[in-house]
Amino acid sequence: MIHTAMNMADHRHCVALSGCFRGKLCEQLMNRPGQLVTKGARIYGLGDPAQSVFYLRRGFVKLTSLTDDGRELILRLHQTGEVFGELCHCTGERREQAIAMEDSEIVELNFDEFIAHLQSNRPAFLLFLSNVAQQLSAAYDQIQTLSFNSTLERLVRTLGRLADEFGEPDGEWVRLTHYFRQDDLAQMIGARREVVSTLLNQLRDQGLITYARKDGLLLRRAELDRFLVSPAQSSARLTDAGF
Amino acid sequence: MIHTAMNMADHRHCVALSGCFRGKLCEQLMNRPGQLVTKGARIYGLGDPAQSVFYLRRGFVKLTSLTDDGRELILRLHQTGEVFGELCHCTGERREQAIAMEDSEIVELNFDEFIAHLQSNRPAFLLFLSNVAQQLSAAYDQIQTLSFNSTLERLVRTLGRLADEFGEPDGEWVRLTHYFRQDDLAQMIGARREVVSTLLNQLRDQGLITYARKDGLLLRRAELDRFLVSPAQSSARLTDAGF
DNA sequence: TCGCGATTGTTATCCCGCTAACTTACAGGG
DNA sequence: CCCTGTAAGTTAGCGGGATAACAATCGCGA
Repeated sequence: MIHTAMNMADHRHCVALSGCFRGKLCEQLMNRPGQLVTKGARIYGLGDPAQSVFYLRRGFVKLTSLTDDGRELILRLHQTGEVFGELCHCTGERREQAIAMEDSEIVELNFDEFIAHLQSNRPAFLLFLSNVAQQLSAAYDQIQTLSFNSTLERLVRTLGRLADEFGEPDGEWVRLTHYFRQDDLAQMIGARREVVSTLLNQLRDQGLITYARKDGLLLRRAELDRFLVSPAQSSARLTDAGF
Repeated sequence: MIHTAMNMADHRHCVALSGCFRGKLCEQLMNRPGQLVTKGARIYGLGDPAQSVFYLRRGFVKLTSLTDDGRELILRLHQTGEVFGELCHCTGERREQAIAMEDSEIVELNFDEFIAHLQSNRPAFLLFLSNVAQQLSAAYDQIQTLSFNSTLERLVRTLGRLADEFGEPDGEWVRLTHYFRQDDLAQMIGARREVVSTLLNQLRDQGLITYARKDGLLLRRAELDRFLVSPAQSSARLTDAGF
């Protein structure tokens, strides 16, 4: 995400807040009591009436949609400092589900308040727009990927995105700071868990990633991109390595 | 779309403009000279540097993304009175392609101008936000559909959406006011044209839709929804009708 | 009215990924 | 330290769509 590259020295939280909180509201937010949610808890559910957004002061939250027959799909992931829950603004009802993937602390923000702030604060507004545009772009990217790419490609792309967003360098690898089950990955790329299992092993064999139970994923960021350009070569390399 | 249900009596254009133009800017827009683009022309392309949005004064425009190997995907469709082109706001570069599907007239609007307007005009701002939230929601819906539904279901869903957005009553049918080739439909649901051809014929056999070359599609809106709930029954009905 | 381009219709073949039904491995509590 | 729950790994079988290569129509201009 773009805003993570910004200066976070002093007003860390203000800036991190999707970049869209500044000045007065920011200070208010810092003092406001947060709501604690434990890992696995549902912050809101599909269809809940709502006129608010959430500021994630600390933790890790996933937004998911789920079908009538109970299948789940991960739409977005949110880290400390981000804002979520704006989707309902078109209907007044939650269109997704928010679930804490780790113990988290959130602050609920009334729409009126939020909007008033954006309207009076130009840079905040610009950052918010930019953020929303980015979300939309990302969604369209995913639609394209779902339409045209194989599950392997989707998986590799997603791993790359995760590395960019939640990765920290670790030797020549990039380590994901959060743990994702194969099930989670499957729900991100729209595929079965079993397939993800097989594909991850393939990638491991090719040396693109490493992982062991409960240990975070380790991956070679650059190799993943290279793989997307020429998967043929990469799999050839695998065959060669076999002898 | 929600805003089409609004009162369009006097300030038709102002209201229609994604609902986000009011007062001064609206009048300015009405007088500003528009740019004419002919059917098939590209308004902007992938990667173009940009700091603007477009107001579609008259016509019909599609936003598409395309892959490196030239495959195209339709992201959104825009009618007279809508605004498009805001995606670039996160990077300053066009992330999609805009193509006129009919002769159209557009007005380019500087970001600064657009944003200033939104900031000074609260209802306009609210409508814009609502509109964006709706776009995001729609994108997530499509991601879900792509992940879980068959091409037939995706097609029926899309036809329903098109009926809602571009349909006018015609006897007991709903007629689409724009012509879509099977290729277009295929690019909306992420499938092959051949498959769409076959599926459309299936639906025609079942009496859910009617069409002939170059004639717009005619469809039974209610039946389409019913089909999504219980496709089994519907196909049973087909079998029965066969005898 | 003939011919050509664009659109739609049809079919045989192939393969990726879903399904289902497992086994294996690990982790933490009693 | 076993026991149980949870995550990961594996496989055979099947089917929906992609692919490719056509035929059939329609629209329109020469």
